[in-house]
Amino acid sequence: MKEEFPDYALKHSCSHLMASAIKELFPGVKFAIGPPIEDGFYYDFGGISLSEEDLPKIEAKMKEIAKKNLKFEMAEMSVADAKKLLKDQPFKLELLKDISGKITFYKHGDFSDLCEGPHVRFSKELKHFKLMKVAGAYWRGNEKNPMLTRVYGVVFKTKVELDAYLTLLEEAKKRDHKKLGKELDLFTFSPLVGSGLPMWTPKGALVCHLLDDFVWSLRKAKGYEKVIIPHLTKKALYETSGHWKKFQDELFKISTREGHFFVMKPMNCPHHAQIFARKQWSYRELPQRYCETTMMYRDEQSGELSGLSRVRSINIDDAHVFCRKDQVEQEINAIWDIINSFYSTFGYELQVRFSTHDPNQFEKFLGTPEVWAVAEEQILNVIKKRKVGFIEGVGEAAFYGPKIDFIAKDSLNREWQVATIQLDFNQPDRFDLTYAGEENRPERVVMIHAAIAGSFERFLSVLIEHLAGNFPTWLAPVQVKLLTVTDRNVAFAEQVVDELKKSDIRVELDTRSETIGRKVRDGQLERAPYIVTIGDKEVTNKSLAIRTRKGKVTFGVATKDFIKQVLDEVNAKQ
RNA sequence: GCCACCGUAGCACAACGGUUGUGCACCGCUCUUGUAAAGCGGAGGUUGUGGGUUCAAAUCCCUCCGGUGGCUCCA
Repeated sequence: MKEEFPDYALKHSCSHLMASAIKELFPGVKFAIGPPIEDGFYYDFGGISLSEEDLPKIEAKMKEIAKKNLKFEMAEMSVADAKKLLKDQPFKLELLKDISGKITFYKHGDFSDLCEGPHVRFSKELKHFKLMKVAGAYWRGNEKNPMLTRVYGVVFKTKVELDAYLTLLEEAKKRDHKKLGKELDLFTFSPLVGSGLPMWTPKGALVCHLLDDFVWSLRKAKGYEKVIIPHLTKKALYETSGHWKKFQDELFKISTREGHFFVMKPMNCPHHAQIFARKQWSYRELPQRYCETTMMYRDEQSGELSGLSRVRSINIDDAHVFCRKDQVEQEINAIWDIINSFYSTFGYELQVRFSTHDPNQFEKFLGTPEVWAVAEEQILNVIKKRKVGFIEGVGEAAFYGPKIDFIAKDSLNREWQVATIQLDFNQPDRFDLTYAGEENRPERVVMIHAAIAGSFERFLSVLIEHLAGNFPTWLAPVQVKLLTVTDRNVAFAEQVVDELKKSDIRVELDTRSETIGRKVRDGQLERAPYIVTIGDKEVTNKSLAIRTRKGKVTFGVATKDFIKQVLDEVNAKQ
């Protein structure tokens, strides 16, 4: 009996209830599976095609059935009886073959389903549910199998919980980075450029550069150096690295007029490895730490693309450390410190995942079990020494090495995988990367992959939604929106603009012939951290009226005090 | 790539076989204002693309392009 989620029986029973409703409405339906999931439940159906418009009808039927207060009853059965009962249900018959223990059915009313339970006792307990969406899903999750129709739903014990869930979804929708990106004028797409190829507007590009500068300032302190690589390479590079074999379908390919064959780079490690390989190294010269914010390109399947979350041109703050085995721990710790500084700035709490290879699917990974064991143990040691809680992700490793993944919880309690530290003993082997050791014998280097923000596209999609567009002052594209009350105030306002600009404060002046209420509203919608109003009073007193994003207004502030306040905030990265 | 849905002005939406419309934004004029939307006027669309059905297509059917939610994938 597995109960991996809260309200397991409730969710599972609701999926049975939905299946029974669908059977009444669409008698020819073939049932696949209908498990509870963390967010609710779903059921996969074959033989029918549904659209979102069918959901209210199904929901109504579910309510009707639930009201009859049917009892959920378990029945144990022989294989022969089960086969008879499921003779019209090809998917269920297939499932039956895999069951080794006792075969149980759960029944409510006329509806009976192959199922190991548990369930609620009576259908009356299923009150606060809602069907959410229709989706396609492959039978048994394999894309070679037929596509089934999946219906997702949620169910809660109380109406309060259901309403809270729906409110959260609405809030998430308001914060959707695709919507805010347009409203705040941060990025755009063009059908002429193509799917999954975002372009950053002046404001969005500014945000990217500020983030990048921040990451660089943290890295610089740890001894990193910037490098630059071309965005194309011969495919030979990836044949050597092992990427070609594994990812060739996802590479953009280019042939030259002379008949040579190039690919757009889908990652940067092999290039950085070639920079390292340019000369002989002494053990004294390690680690070499190369970093670079650069674009990479992956030919993702069209259906996987989504806003900035998944794109084909990926701007990443990538870094690779080439070090000795005995330096691995200090280097991982240095990266970990950077990650902590970076993410805490935005108020994220990070959860740690130790991502290892899956010994049962070793063909997915490079190298030998011995090498993996060493790498994984080394990572585990670092995690243990830092005394942080962590979860283990078996099979979540990169194909060349184990990782520490960092998972951030956002302001809506959603979890996102963000930064990652990857240990790599395999690419140094494949590229034969060595240094001269103390005994003057060639020794193998260890490579550590370390992105901090990761893909800026993805990072910003997560950050925009986390902050609801309210970037902290240091990151806000417009830090101060300056408003004039009447045309008489423009001259002084322009003086203030000059002063702010001299202090590198990003300011925009609004002198439109609009009401002050209107200009404040527009400034608020732009999410400017400060809205400064200049009317006759301010001109006379040579002072400012400062309004914060939260709506608090302070009159009579001296310009230099305001500048100090903004700069203090920027320097503290608050 | 697969399943479902969607594409009408810069944005949000309406019209659902019979003359494309509303609000905001934009341009012009008036107003000169005190902390979340001033008033009037104007311009802007061969309804994503190409084809088909029809007396008639934004509306129905097909192709392609683009998007959304899932599935598969994710170095």
